[in-house]
Amino acid sequence: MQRAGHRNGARPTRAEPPKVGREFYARPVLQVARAMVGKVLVSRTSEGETRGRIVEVEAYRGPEDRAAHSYGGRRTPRTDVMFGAAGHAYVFLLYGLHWHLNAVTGFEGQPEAVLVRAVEPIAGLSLMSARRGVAADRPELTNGPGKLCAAFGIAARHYGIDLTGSELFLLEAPKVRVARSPRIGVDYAGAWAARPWRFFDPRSRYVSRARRAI
DNA sequence: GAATAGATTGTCT
DNA sequence: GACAATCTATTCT
Repeated sequence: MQRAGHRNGARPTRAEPPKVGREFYARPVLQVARAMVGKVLVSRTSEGETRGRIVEVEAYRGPEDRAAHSYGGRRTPRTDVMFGAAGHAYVFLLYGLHWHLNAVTGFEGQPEAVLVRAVEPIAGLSLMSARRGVAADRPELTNGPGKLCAAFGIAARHYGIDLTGSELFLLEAPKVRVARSPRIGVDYAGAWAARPWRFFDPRSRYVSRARRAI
Protein backbone atom coordinates (compact mmCIF):
# COMPACT_ATOMS: atom_id res chain seq x y z
CA MET A 1 0.00 0.00 0.00
CA GLN A 2 1.15 3.48 -0.80
CA ARG A 3 0.51 6.42 1.42
CA ALA A 4 -1.40 9.30 0.02
CA GLY A 5 0.40 12.57 -0.38
CA HIS A 6 3.77 11.12 -1.33
CA ARG A 7 4.74 10.63 -4.93
CA ASN A 8 5.82 7.14 -5.93
CA GLY A 9 4.98 5.97 -2.46
CA ALA A 10 8.10 7.64 -1.10
CA ARG A 11 8.28 7.63 2.65
CA PRO A 12 8.10 11.01 4.35
CA THR A 13 11.82 10.96 5.11
CA ARG A 14 13.80 14.17 5.36
CA ALA A 15 15.02 15.22 1.93
CA GLU A 16 18.80 14.89 1.42
CA PRO A 17 20.46 18.28 0.88
CA PRO A 18 21.83 18.76 -2.64
CA LYS A 19 25.39 17.77 -3.50
CA VAL A 20 27.89 20.61 -3.92
CA GLY A 21 28.58 21.07 -7.64
CA ARG A 22 31.51 22.12 -9.80
CA GLU A 23 30.56 25.80 -9.80
CA PHE A 24 31.06 25.93 -6.03
CA TYR A 25 34.75 25.07 -6.40
CA ALA A 26 35.38 27.16 -9.52
CA ARG A 27 35.83 30.38 -7.55
CA PRO A 28 38.76 32.11 -5.82
CA VAL A 29 40.19 29.87 -3.12
CA LEU A 30 39.53 32.18 -0.17
CA GLN A 31 35.86 32.37 -1.07
CA VAL A 32 35.58 28.61 -1.38
CA ALA A 33 37.48 28.02 1.88
CA ARG A 34 35.14 30.22 3.89
CA ALA A 35 32.08 28.62 2.29
CA MET A 36 33.29 25.09 2.96
CA VAL A 37 32.98 25.53 6.73
CA GLY A 38 29.67 23.92 7.71
CA LYS A 39 29.34 21.73 4.60
CA VAL A 40 28.98 17.98 5.10
CA LEU A 41 31.78 15.71 3.87
CA VAL A 42 30.58 12.27 2.71
CA SER A 43 32.86 9.31 2.01
CA ARG A 44 31.58 6.04 0.59
CA THR A 45 33.82 2.99 0.62
CA SER A 46 33.32 -0.77 0.56
CA GLU A 47 33.42 -0.65 4.35
CA GLY A 48 30.53 1.77 4.57
CA GLU A 49 29.65 5.42 4.60
CA THR A 50 30.96 8.16 6.88
CA ARG A 51 29.73 11.73 7.20
CA GLY A 52 31.02 14.77 9.03
CA ARG A 53 30.46 18.49 9.18
CA ILE A 54 33.51 20.48 8.11
CA VAL A 55 34.58 22.78 10.97
CA GLU A 56 38.09 23.84 9.92
CA VAL A 57 39.86 24.48 6.60
CA GLU A 58 42.85 26.36 5.19
CA ALA A 59 43.35 28.07 1.83
CA TYR A 60 46.54 27.56 -0.20
CA ARG A 61 46.98 29.89 -3.15
CA GLY A 62 49.80 29.08 -5.54
CA PRO A 63 51.84 30.18 -7.28
CA GLU A 64 52.52 33.22 -5.08
CA ASP A 65 51.75 31.65 -1.67
CA ARG A 66 55.02 30.36 -0.26
CA ALA A 67 53.19 27.94 2.05
CA ALA A 68 51.53 26.17 -0.90
CA HIS A 69 53.06 23.06 -2.45
CA SER A 70 52.48 24.77 -5.80
CA TYR A 71 54.56 27.79 -4.77
CA GLY A 72 56.45 29.29 -7.68
CA GLY A 73 54.39 27.24 -10.12
CA ARG A 74 56.06 24.02 -9.03
CA ARG A 75 54.34 21.31 -11.05
CA THR A 76 55.26 17.71 -10.24
CA PRO A 77 53.33 14.44 -10.25
CA ARG A 78 52.22 15.29 -6.73
CA THR A 79 51.03 18.86 -7.31
CA ASP A 80 49.71 18.25 -10.84
CA VAL A 81 46.03 17.96 -9.94
CA MET A 82 46.06 21.45 -8.41
CA PHE A 83 46.78 22.88 -11.86
CA GLY A 84 43.71 21.21 -13.32
CA ALA A 85 39.96 21.75 -13.10
CA ALA A 86 38.26 22.73 -9.84
CA GLY A 87 36.34 20.20 -7.79
CA HIS A 88 38.95 17.45 -7.74
CA ALA A 89 40.79 15.99 -4.74
CA TYR A 90 44.41 16.84 -4.00
CA VAL A 91 45.50 14.10 -1.60
CA PHE A 92 49.03 13.87 -0.24
CA LEU A 93 51.00 12.05 2.45
CA LEU A 94 52.82 13.97 5.17
CA TYR A 95 55.63 12.65 7.38
CA GLY A 96 55.19 9.28 5.72
CA LEU A 97 52.15 8.67 7.91
CA HIS A 98 49.27 11.08 7.52
CA TRP A 99 47.07 11.61 4.49
CA HIS A 100 45.64 15.06 3.80
CA LEU A 101 42.55 15.96 1.79
CA ASN A 102 42.25 19.14 -0.27
CA ALA A 103 39.64 20.41 -2.72
CA VAL A 104 41.07 22.01 -5.87
CA THR A 105 39.55 25.44 -6.53
CA GLY A 106 39.76 28.33 -9.00
CA PHE A 107 40.48 27.84 -12.67
CA GLU A 108 42.73 25.69 -14.82
CA GLY A 109 46.37 26.67 -14.55
CA GLN A 110 45.74 28.35 -11.20
CA PRO A 111 47.15 25.94 -8.58
CA GLU A 112 44.90 26.55 -5.57
CA ALA A 113 43.33 24.23 -3.02
CA VAL A 114 41.50 24.13 0.31
CA LEU A 115 42.83 21.78 2.99
CA VAL A 116 40.19 20.11 5.17
CA ARG A 117 41.62 20.21 8.71
CA ALA A 118 38.78 18.98 10.92
CA VAL A 119 35.22 17.65 10.82
CA GLU A 120 32.51 16.89 13.36
CA PRO A 121 31.29 13.29 12.99
CA ILE A 122 27.66 12.91 11.90
CA ALA A 123 27.25 9.33 10.67
CA GLY A 124 29.31 6.17 10.48
CA LEU A 125 30.76 6.78 13.94
CA SER A 126 31.49 3.13 14.66
CA LEU A 127 33.38 2.74 11.37
CA MET A 128 35.42 5.86 12.14
CA SER A 129 36.13 4.55 15.61
CA ALA A 130 37.31 1.19 14.25
CA ARG A 131 39.55 2.84 11.65
CA ARG A 132 41.09 5.20 14.21
CA GLY A 133 41.26 3.01 17.27
CA VAL A 134 39.67 5.87 19.18
CA ALA A 135 36.35 5.97 21.07
CA ALA A 136 33.47 7.38 19.01
CA ASP A 137 32.72 10.18 21.49
CA ARG A 138 36.23 11.61 21.64
CA PRO A 139 37.22 14.73 19.66
CA GLU A 140 40.49 13.04 18.61
CA LEU A 141 38.35 10.94 16.28
CA THR A 142 38.42 13.66 13.57
CA ASN A 143 39.99 16.87 14.96
CA GLY A 144 42.99 17.01 12.62
CA PRO A 145 43.76 16.66 8.90
CA GLY A 146 45.47 13.28 9.26
CA LYS A 147 42.89 12.03 11.73
CA LEU A 148 39.88 12.80 9.55
CA CYS A 149 41.46 11.10 6.55
CA ALA A 150 42.05 7.97 8.62
CA ALA A 151 38.49 8.08 9.97
CA PHE A 152 37.00 8.57 6.49
CA GLY A 153 39.23 6.02 4.75
CA ILE A 154 40.86 8.66 2.53
CA ALA A 155 44.26 7.74 1.06
CA ALA A 156 46.34 7.57 -2.14
CA ARG A 157 43.55 6.03 -4.21
CA HIS A 158 41.59 9.29 -3.83
CA TYR A 159 44.26 11.37 -5.55
CA GLY A 160 42.64 13.39 -8.34
CA ILE A 161 39.13 11.98 -7.99
CA ASP A 162 36.15 14.12 -8.88
CA LEU A 163 34.53 15.62 -5.79
CA THR A 164 31.22 15.92 -7.62
CA GLY A 165 31.12 12.14 -8.01
CA SER A 166 29.62 9.54 -5.67
CA GLU A 167 32.64 8.35 -3.70
CA LEU A 168 33.77 11.52 -1.96
CA PHE A 169 31.69 14.71 -2.05
CA LEU A 170 30.11 17.56 -0.08
CA LEU A 171 26.49 18.27 0.75
CA GLU A 172 25.03 21.74 1.03
CA ALA A 173 24.32 22.91 4.58
CA PRO A 174 23.09 25.98 6.44
CA LYS A 175 25.59 28.82 6.82
CA VAL A 176 27.48 29.06 10.08
CA ARG A 177 29.55 31.73 11.75
CA VAL A 178 33.16 31.53 10.58
CA ALA A 179 36.26 32.78 12.41
CA ARG A 180 39.75 33.18 10.90
CA SER A 181 43.34 32.82 12.04
CA PRO A 182 46.78 32.25 10.52
CA ARG A 183 47.41 28.77 9.14
CA ILE A 184 48.93 25.97 11.21
CA GLY A 185 52.39 24.52 10.68
CA VAL A 186 53.62 26.86 7.94
CA ASP A 187 55.93 29.14 9.92
CA TYR A 188 58.63 28.65 7.29
CA ALA A 189 56.56 30.66 4.80
CA GLY A 190 57.59 34.09 6.06
CA ALA A 191 54.97 36.81 5.63
CA TRP A 192 52.60 34.32 3.99
CA ALA A 193 52.37 32.39 7.25
CA ALA A 194 50.79 35.40 8.95
CA ARG A 195 47.89 35.65 6.53
CA PRO A 196 44.54 34.70 8.13
CA TRP A 197 43.78 31.92 5.68
CA ARG A 198 42.52 29.39 8.20
CA PHE A 199 38.72 29.38 8.52
CA PHE A 200 36.89 27.58 11.32
CA ASP A 201 33.68 27.27 13.30
CA PRO A 202 34.58 28.84 16.67
CA ARG A 203 31.79 26.93 18.42
CA SER A 204 32.96 23.47 17.47
CA ARG A 205 34.88 21.29 19.91
CA TYR A 206 36.42 19.45 16.95
CA VAL A 207 38.58 22.37 15.81
CA SER A 208 42.17 21.09 15.78
CA ARG A 209 43.95 23.77 17.79
CA ALA A 210 43.32 26.78 19.97
CA ARG A 211 40.20 28.46 18.66
CA ARG A 212 41.82 31.84 19.00
CA ALA A 213 40.61 34.04 16.20
CA ILE A 214 42.42 37.14 15.07
C1' DG B 1 48.69 22.11 30.28
C1' DA B 2 53.27 22.49 27.72
C1' DA B 3 57.29 20.66 25.72
C1' DT B 4 59.67 17.01 23.50
C1' DA B 5 60.99 12.99 20.68
C1' DG B 6 60.03 9.43 17.50
C1' DA B 7 57.39 7.40 13.84
C1' DT B 8 57.93 6.57 8.58
C1' DT B 9 57.89 7.40 3.33
C1' DG B 10 56.98 10.02 -1.00
C1' DT B 11 59.12 13.78 -3.06
C1' DC B 12 62.54 16.81 -4.49
C1' DT B 13 67.66 18.83 -4.18
C1' DG C 1 70.02 12.57 1.95
C1' DA C 2 66.86 16.07 3.93
C1' DC C 3 62.60 17.26 4.74
C1' DA C 4 57.50 17.64 5.40
C1' DA C 5 50.29 21.76 5.46
C1' DT C 6 51.15 15.62 11.69
C1' DC C 7 50.07 12.53 15.52
C1' DT C 8 51.02 10.06 19.65
C1' DA C 9 53.14 8.83 23.85
C1' DT C 10 55.90 10.39 27.39
C1' DT C 11 57.81 13.50 30.57
C1' DC C 12 57.84 17.13 32.68
C1' DT C 13 55.27 21.33 35.48
